[in-house]
Amino acid sequence: MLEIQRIRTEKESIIEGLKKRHFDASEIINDVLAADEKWRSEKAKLEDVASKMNLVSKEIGILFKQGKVQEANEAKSQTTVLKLEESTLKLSVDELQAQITELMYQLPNVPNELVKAGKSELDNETIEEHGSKVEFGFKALPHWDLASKYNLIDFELGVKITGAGFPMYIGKGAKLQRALINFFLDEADNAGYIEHQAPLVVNEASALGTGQLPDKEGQMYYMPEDDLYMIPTGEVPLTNIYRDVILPTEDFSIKITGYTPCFRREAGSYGSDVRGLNRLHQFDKVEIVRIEHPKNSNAALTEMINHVKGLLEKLGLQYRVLRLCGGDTGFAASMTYDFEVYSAAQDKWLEVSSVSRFDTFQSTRLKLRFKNSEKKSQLCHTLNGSALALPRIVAALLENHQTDNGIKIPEVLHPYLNFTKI
RNA sequence: GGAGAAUUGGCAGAGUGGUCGAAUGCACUGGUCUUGAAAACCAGCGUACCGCAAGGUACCGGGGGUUCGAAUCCCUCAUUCUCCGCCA
Repeated sequence: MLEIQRIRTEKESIIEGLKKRHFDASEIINDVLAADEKWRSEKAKLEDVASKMNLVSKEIGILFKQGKVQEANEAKSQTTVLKLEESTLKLSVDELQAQITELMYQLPNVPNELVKAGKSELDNETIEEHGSKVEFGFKALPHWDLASKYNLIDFELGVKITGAGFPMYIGKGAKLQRALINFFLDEADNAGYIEHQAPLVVNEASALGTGQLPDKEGQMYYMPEDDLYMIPTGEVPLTNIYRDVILPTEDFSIKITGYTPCFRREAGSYGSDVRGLNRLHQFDKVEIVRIEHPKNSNAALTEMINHVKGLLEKLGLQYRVLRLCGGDTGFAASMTYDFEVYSAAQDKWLEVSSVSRFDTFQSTRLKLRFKNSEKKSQLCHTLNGSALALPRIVAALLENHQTDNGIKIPEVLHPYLNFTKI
């Protein structure tokens, strides 16, 4: 959520910035400002009446104490009008407040100055590209064929037990999952991220805090009996650790990581995009999250990008880094870098990581602040990224490292496995 | 799942309808004293919003209600603890 103060003072630059998303904010912002102005004047009136009420009540108390019952009752009668006025104003103030909040929830984050205008993924900028195309001397198989050929993943079994998008990993397939999770966690640990094991189910306040609600309501599995949501990403529980927190000093840099399964409804997906491991309802991911002083968030972002690059290089995968255009950047992010690996047999790029900075967009909702040098509360910056999401990494590993007599496992994973080849 | 108790400022802990935003202690910050430190003493010490300011308003687990007035009474939800039941 954008800060209301910012909307008041930087109206034009916000509208201008949001154009890069092809989002016309002028109407919403004008509505916000109109409602905000009305809210302030109504609130001033309300507080004035409340102040009078408080005064009269105090007087009545004193009169009763002094035994002046008659005068006290007279004073009581004059509160009737005030009370009515107060309740009317209260209603109006609450209504305006709700109106403002609802409007504010519709405004996405303002893209960073580096972000280019654009409508869709077609407008994303490729920042860098590493590794080269694998040459096979034979007909390379897509990962779903390799998965069944080597009995690594049983998609039909997942369908039987749950439904499409919930694969069953078996034998070396399951071990490979475990190895990757441990590898990613160890790498994050080495980079100074504190490991967490978080709840996989969150309440509404948490989903609101990181911006999954109300923007992506349909994306999450919801359990109405208990009013809880299954997490679509580890970002939700990990960032919400710091909901309603004021860090005591401005000298902080919080780095946390965690492995979690992620659950996404992915309604409306279809075709080759969802084939095999390309898009699942349940998948595993190691997430890295940072809470930073605004002046450090840029450096933190760079560090995270380098971390993810390091992982992909160690796994020996061909990859490229994209800076998303305005239209493709997530609602809450001000800037996002996507990492895509090249899946050789499918002959397509697969997104395996998304590293984003949110500036104060999440911390506004989270009420995540720090005490600055003037002892004033100031909003923190939040950032997060996948490091990494497993399924598409597995897809690329299987496809790119296949040979005519098996699949080679990258060396960095050997310590985690009791085999080096599938 | 059943029964009971509780939830107050960073912590501990008073307050059961009226000058209560809230005693007191600890912690913390500044000062006096001291060669320095400790101790002692003095002073300060929550958050948010509105306002140029003076100031005002709200907040005693969350939400709602009663009342001129609620930390205090009522309803409801959540959480914690104790006992019973169940259980990896």
